[in-house]
Amino acid sequence: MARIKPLAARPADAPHTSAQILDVAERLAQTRGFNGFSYADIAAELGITKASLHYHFPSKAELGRALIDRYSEVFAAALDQIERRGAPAPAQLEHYVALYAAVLKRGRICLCGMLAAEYTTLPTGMQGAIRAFFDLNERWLSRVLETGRAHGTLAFDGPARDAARIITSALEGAMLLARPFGGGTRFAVAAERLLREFAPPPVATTPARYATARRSRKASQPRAMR
Amino acid sequence: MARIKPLAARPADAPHTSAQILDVAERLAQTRGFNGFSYADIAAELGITKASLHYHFPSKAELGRALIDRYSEVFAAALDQIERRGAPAPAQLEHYVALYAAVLKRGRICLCGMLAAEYTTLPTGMQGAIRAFFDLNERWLSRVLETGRAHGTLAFDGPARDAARIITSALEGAMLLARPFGGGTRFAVAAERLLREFAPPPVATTPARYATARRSRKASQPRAMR
DNA sequence: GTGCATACTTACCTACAGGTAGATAGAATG
DNA sequence: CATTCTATCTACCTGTAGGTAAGTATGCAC
Repeated sequence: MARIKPLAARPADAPHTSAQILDVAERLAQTRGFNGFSYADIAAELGITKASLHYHFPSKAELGRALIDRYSEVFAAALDQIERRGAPAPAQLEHYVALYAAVLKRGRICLCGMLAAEYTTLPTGMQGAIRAFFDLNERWLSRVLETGRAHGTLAFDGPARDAARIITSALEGAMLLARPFGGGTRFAVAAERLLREFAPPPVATTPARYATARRSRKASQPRAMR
Repeated sequence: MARIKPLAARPADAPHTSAQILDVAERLAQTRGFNGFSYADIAAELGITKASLHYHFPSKAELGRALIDRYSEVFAAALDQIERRGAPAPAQLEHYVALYAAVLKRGRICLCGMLAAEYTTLPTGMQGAIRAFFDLNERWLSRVLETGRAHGTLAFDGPARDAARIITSALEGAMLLARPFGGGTRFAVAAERLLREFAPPPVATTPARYATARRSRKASQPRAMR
């Protein structure tokens, strides 16, 4: 596993085949599920043979593993970047949600959300990698939430870990149901409300809980699906 | 579609085969996904032949359709019963959540949640039935939420329809992620928090938003999976 | 007891799944 | 220039997917 990088033996400008394979496989996995596509599908799309795929990824289990690993790395890098920019916690949270929204906008759902559904049918290597993805999410969110609460820019009760888990699973659920109902609007409404929930209560003791609808993003997320 | 009930031509006590088929298929669909099981799996488990299955359900698409229809009917009946008992809105909401928790406790996830993940790979008949299931959920929840808000026993802002969608998708997401992390505890925590969110704010203008942790259900939901 | 429906069976078919063996073309390395 | 390595191909294999055709056992209606 973790193939040695093909040093130089390549036309130098042509895109790496294994990356292309991962690209196609990722899209198929995110739209149809891991059990919903075959090596033949990928091969046909790239105009190569199945045997070629097996050269790059000897088994589908290894392909799946590579898929999750790359996805997690890219995701972790995005989170890292958000954190480095050092914006206030609520803005970081909004950014987190935006990462998910971006996936949906491409007509996909989160790779690991999809794989979570198929969890029991997957090889153990993939199962572990899926859990690792969500642990990664949980750690990052917990940090942001804890920081926000300490600064008074976010409000919630109970352990940050629980809140983190709830945010991720709410977003995964919203993605899941967004597709059958054709679009990002449904997701956006859910995301908006989720964020509002973590906004600190207005300082005055006015009964209004309406929290000044932070930067209304609601309308016209452009359909996304199909 | 909707086969004619086998009037009398049967040993009279033996359980209806087609119901058994649906039972097994339902369990497999809820644990492995619709693309994660085959006619052969069901046949082996029931000790009959594949051809027999095709007698009862000529194609897998028709089986899938029957699966969703029955699931929806049972679910609708449960909701109807909750409504008829006429308990206050918050209790009805708790009962709704309990329906989902019960599914997870059996090591499954919601049939339509699972199928929502595989949505793009399913025949259009099944797709329509899945949307119908969620529409059913949305209508019922909207009614309860609206009633609760009118009576002051529930509090939320915006359209009840949006709140209803959020509840369902949050629960679906929580189920999805509960399985990889082995259990109902994670789901229970999310459900608890979700319900608390819709509790009316304490009447006094005390800043505490802790809402007296309604009937703590948190601990020891018994693992459920694997 | 003939006739017919129900609920199966055996015995197949075709398509495709994931996977393998071995050949080959071309670039890189000694 | 011979060798080795990379990336691909052709040609297969085995298993299983969903599905079908034709036969058979059983019970009921008349």
